[in-house]
Amino acid sequence: MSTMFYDPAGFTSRTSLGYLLKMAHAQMHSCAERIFAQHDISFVQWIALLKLREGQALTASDLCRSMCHDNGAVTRMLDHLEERGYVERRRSRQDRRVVELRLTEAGEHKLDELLPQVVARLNEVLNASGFSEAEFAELTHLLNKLLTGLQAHNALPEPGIGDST
Amino acid sequence: MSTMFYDPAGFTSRTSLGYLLKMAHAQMHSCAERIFAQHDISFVQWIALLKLREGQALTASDLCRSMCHDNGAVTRMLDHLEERGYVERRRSRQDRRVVELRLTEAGEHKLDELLPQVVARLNEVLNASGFSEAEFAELTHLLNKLLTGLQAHNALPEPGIGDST
DNA sequence: CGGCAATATCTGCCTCGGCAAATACTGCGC
DNA sequence: GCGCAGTATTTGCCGAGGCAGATATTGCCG
Repeated sequence: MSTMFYDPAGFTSRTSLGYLLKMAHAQMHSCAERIFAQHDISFVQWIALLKLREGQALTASDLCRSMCHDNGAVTRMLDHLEERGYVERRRSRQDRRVVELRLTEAGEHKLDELLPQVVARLNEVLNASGFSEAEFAELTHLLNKLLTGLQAHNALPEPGIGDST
Repeated sequence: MSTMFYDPAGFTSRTSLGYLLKMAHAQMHSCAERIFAQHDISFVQWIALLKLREGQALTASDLCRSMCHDNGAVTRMLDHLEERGYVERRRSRQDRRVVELRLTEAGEHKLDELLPQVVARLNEVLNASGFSEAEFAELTHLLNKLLTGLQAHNALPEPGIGDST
């Protein structure tokens, strides 16, 4: 039923998914930040703009959820983006608790300005890493699969402790 | 020669490797931290102990490199681990700049105490995500491949800007 | 309407990582 | 030995995220 992917005896850091993800993320992040060093927003903030345009997030909490980001951090990020004039906040009329977010012209522009650079950088890295299209597709697929499983797993209140019912 | 993995036109956050890695890492991290919440060290610190025992890191700079971690952060992490009595620092006699790190008995014990829990949690998540052994092996392989490429890419001084020579 | 749980957002506090400067030491050339 | 470039480590500073509490608002129930 359940597969033993890892065994305590032969467990090494270099083969551990947690470690690999941490490293890959760190390297990818610093790789991406190189592009954004010359701009007034960060990679994460750019992703937020992208999410807004994609319509995946209309409010701050949407952004929190779809980006695995903290509430407070999102508030401050939006402050930043609003100062720069890339997004607008407007209290909803229907529900005055929520703040509707909207990408401004400048935000759209910033997004489009950076899009080709990000894409180029990603392609560059994948080529340099010697990926084939099939491998790339497979990696994307598997990461999505893992992500879905992780999200489900983390949604459980106290996994593997007192849930023997 | 170079493959176009991404195209500016059809680029979405949910298919972007940067985004996927960020999300997967965040979820994996919070998943792992659940185990460590009841202990006096964090997941990252545990990895450091593991690296020490594996012999992959004998000094602080070794740890920095092999964990993609900041110099200062490692110093403070070692302060923490030393306070807890899990590692010992000793100035090298050969080169008095370097600090030799050594896992203490307590450190070994802590490592062994947590190892099965970490392994179990990883297996749990992978099973819940519906991974086959082959898929798991493939994911590990592809992540390693990407990581190697990223490290090489990031080692370059100013990639893709002024290096037309 | 008034109480009350739930939700959205914001704020303050804390920790941690990234960065740069400072310190200590080595090895090399003079 | 002395100066100097290079390396290992430490420290201070800053920005960002996690977490808990505060505030504002809604919807529900009586």
